[in-house]
Amino acid sequence: MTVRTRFAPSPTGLLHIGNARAALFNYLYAKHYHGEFLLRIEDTDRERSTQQAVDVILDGLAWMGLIPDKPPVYQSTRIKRHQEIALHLLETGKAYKCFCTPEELAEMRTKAKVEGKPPRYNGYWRDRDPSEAPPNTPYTIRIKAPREGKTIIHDLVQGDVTVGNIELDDMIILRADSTPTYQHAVVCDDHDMNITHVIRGDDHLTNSFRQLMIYHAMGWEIPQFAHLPLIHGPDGAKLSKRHGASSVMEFRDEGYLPEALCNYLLRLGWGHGDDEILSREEQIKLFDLDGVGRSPSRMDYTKLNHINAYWLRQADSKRLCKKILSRLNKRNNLKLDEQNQQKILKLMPSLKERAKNLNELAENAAFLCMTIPLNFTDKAQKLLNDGNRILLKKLAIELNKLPNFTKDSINHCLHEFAQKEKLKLGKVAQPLRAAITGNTISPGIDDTLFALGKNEVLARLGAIING
RNA sequence: GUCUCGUUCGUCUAGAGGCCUAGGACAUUGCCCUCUCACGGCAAUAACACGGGUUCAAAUCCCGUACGAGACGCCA
Repeated sequence: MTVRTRFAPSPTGLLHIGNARAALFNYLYAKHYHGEFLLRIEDTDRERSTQQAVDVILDGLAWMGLIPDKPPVYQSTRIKRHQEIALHLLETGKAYKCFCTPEELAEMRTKAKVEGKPPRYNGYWRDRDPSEAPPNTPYTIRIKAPREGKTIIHDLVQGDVTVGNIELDDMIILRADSTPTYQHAVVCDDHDMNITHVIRGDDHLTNSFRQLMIYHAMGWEIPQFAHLPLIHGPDGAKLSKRHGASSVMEFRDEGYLPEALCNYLLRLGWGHGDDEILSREEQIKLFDLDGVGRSPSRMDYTKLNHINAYWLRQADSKRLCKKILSRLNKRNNLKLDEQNQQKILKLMPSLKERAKNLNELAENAAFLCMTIPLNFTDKAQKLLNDGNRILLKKLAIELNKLPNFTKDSINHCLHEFAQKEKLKLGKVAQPLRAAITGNTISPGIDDTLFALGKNEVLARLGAIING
């Protein structure tokens, strides 16, 4: 049997991090078993479901590298099928018409709550003849829930979960306007799509018991369920805006790499021995549901940063240059011509060792593209005192003499100069760094000089010496 | 309120009755490396929620308690 999983988000205009993780787990599980990963857009709420909102999901999944194996199924296109099944259930006596008004139902719930009972539908129309209803009264179709016994779900993550059938009520499968409810549509679609494993958030666990009623009524084969624990904010409360980024696009904009986000999300709530850093190939090879924990986990932005920094170091330099260019473009007073882009590429191996995200990377690379006069940080300004300016003037002469402006020759020159001046290298390197980067922090001084190039270094020094 | 689930360092986790003096990672602190900042290396701090059982032996099995979470819509 081919394993077939699905990710079934509703297009709300946002791809939440919890949903993204569900998508990841579905994808990895399918790939691990050489199965198929499918996408279904649950767009039955036509008002919220704009193409724009759908694109957010599609773009987000593509960014994370979670490409479905088939074109997405749009739930809204399947309403006729949902209705057909609901009607079939009605005809076979597994469902019935309910003429209660929303007001009556609300009253029913409040009453039950006051009595300390679970707020449920009391089955008023279950055994009543529809002729008892006033003519032309709108009605919903409800499925007949079992009234005795219990239902067990063998959840691949949560284990066996048992609920007494008395807890279930006759839920609505077709609304008064004859559109299907979520519970109904999900079951029909999962069945028709031949889904073998339903992997989703733990918030759906109790839904599963209700959905099971439809499977039973239709005599359909029941898929395997796996309910993933939820992601909370760092304080243990539900993850929200106040905690920081919570949607995939936000993480992208804040400069996280997709492989880092995926790596982090995978390790959040899943473990395989002491493994921490995993490539997509390793993830597919190692992932299985028995490694998923049962308790909710907290979002740890610091650890995400660490993992992002790791993948940044591993990333291809050209790719990173491309990614920071758009960020650099948003800044003023930068010259981003071909020549300066080459400088960034030259320094990228050192640059990427020092950044936690793409925004920092762009920030750290910016000095390469600045025009004279540079902007100086306070600390840099302090270093450029009169004494150091004289020192730099002497150093400029030495640097100018270098026939080949290579990393080695620069390094050699600086050491020699420091020795001659009876100074530690740091006493030379720091003022130099300040003069040519405007900052006290940068990659190694030899790398930095080499990337900037002889002409630019001397020009920047000149501006200091004569300024 | 009712039902369901969960609880190992601050956080993510390893742990399937003796390998546990509870391991790893992030964070924190110290040291080393060093031209700055990082990276890297070494070290330190730090946890089995609580109470009862079962057993020669419990983080691991059972039962309670506490705390936390989720679900209870003609939303998805």
